[in-house]
Amino acid sequence: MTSSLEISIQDTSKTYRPGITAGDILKEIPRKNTSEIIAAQLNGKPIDLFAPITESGKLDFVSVHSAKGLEILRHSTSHVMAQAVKELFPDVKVTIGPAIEDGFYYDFDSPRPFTPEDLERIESRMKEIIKSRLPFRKASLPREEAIQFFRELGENYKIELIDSIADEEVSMYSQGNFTDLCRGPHIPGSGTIRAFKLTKVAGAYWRGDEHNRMLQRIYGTAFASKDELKRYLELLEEAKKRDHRKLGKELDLFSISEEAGPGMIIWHPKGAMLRYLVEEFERKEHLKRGYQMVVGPQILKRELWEKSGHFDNYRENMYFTTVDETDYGIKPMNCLSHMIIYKSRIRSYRDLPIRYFELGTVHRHEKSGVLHGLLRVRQFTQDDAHILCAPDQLNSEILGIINFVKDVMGIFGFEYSMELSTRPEKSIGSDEDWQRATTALEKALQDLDCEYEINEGDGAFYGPKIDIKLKDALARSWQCATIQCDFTLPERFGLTYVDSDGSRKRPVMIHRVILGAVERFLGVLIEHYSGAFPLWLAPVQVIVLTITDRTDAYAVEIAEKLKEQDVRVELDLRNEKIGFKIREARNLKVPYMVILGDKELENQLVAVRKRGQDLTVSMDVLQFIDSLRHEIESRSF
RNA sequence: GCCGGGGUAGCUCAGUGGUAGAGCAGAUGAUUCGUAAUCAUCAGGCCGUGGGUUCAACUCCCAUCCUCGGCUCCA
Repeated sequence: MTSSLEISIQDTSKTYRPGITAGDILKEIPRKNTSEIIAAQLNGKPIDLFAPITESGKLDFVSVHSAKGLEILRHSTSHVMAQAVKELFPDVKVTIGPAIEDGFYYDFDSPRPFTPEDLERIESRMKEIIKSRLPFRKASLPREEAIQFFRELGENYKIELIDSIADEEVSMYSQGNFTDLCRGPHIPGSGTIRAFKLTKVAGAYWRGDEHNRMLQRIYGTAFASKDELKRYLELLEEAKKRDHRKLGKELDLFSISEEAGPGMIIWHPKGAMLRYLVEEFERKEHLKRGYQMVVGPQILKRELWEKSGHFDNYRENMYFTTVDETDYGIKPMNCLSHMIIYKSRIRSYRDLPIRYFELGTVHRHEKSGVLHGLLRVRQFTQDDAHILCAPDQLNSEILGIINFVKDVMGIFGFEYSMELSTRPEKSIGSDEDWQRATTALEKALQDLDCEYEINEGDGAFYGPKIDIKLKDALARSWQCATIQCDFTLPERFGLTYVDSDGSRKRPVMIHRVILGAVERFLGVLIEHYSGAFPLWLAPVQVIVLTITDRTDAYAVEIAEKLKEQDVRVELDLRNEKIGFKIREARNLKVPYMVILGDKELENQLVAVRKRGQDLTVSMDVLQFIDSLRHEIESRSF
């Protein structure tokens, strides 16, 4: 160790004796809000306030209000939770407990599952630990000693974790009588935790592998202040009101019937209209971009699925049936008939690229525990296309698709994230082809300056893919668009084209969807708009409300005029007060109300009330129709 | 599929080993009313399904289906 340390804070540099801690240095500095400082960073590396500094460098302090600070606070709260659990349930074994987005969790191997009542007990115990202001302490141990330590405690998961760490020394953190293997850093003491809450219990496999033992995971969250925690919990409540399953019922869009079967969506008139509108939009956008519409059968012979590789690689997700002693597979993907269309005649290089588009309905046997409203179903319709092109067209085709995705997401106002998924273990095709395809996808992402993450081993069995993910109301992300390269299917199906020199060449295939599954997309869309759809997508665009039955005839006349102009209009002639009708129309989130009373009848006008505004504007019906048309065309929200 | 919660009227939810409740929605009648709920009356339930325990089960036990939150998997 050096005899002195050179530490710079902001622009000033100072010499310290070794063994000094960031906490000691903090005390010397006159500054406000030192109580907000919960950790530090030395040369950008997070460190504890209480652990001795071992090297010279640039020191920054981490506030609990920063993202990094919050992460440390949450991680430390998970340790306090583990301590509480160990105290209450001594036979529980601890595993891991990281901070995650919006909170933390800790996984325990418990002889019996935790109940919601246990959660309350754990919370109370945590509060006591926080009140007793236990300091966090750090120690570095040679790995053998650490293993010995955990062996004596019977904490075999910790031993397994140490085994996977290469370092000669491992760090341990303690507060009170609880010691955990941990990289740190941590808050100075349990007293620093001001606001936390345990939110849910769930099963989780050890190391995320379903072949391993199922552990008990407790989720929680912590914030710098009680107010922030309260605000977060309120936000969660608000988000739950946007849940598409709740809105689907309230707005009468769709249902899922136990009688009909799980994971099967039944679209009611308003939901079916919404769906129709999105599909019509899709068809037009595809035709604009040089796609051709095709339609294939719902079931295809089993031999064809064997040929494509689906039978070997995707069988567990497929449904099968037998017709006249011949086995058929219900399609889980749309590619096969598209291949057959391509093969139906000889193709020239002049024909390429060929882009087949199908709103294809597929069935997949999804495990029962994963079904989730519209977002995870067993029957769904993809806005699917297969592009067959020459190898040198691959890049421009991928660029075209990414731009297509960008355009469409822009129209709906979605923010999205992109991922590049590489070769999984269970897959077909040569390494060279996988490499070529992965490179092509990555190059396109880079050409368009897209931000993306790499998802190692998460590709389809036939090729790598770019996935575009959208978030639901509760910030869970769902894969929607995907772009997948495939060299295998053209090979398996013997697809060729005649090149300019007269030789037969193998085309490359791209599988791609823009919305993904229409069901899933609509689920996310409902949450995105909280059910208040922009005019062009609203199943009911205008509702005509009468004040007394003296205006019934006039209301019918106005509704007819709107209908003639393709406005989706409903009429409310019920014998109810206008306040009641307005309340109901509001709750149904209809974009426009037209309110008709004696005044409107007399002046031959309509009183228009726009969603979200509490005032009505009187105008001529033609003027109203004109403004509607304008808003629909602009697809504005 | 796995772990844990939950299934009571169309919806949202109370309830209890001893004849099943509310609000909203629905039907009927009254009210003709100007921007977020008019009043009254009526009707509505195999308490998810199948077994078991009990004199008696919506309630306790077992199984099963569906659903919710996670995990794994996925568009």
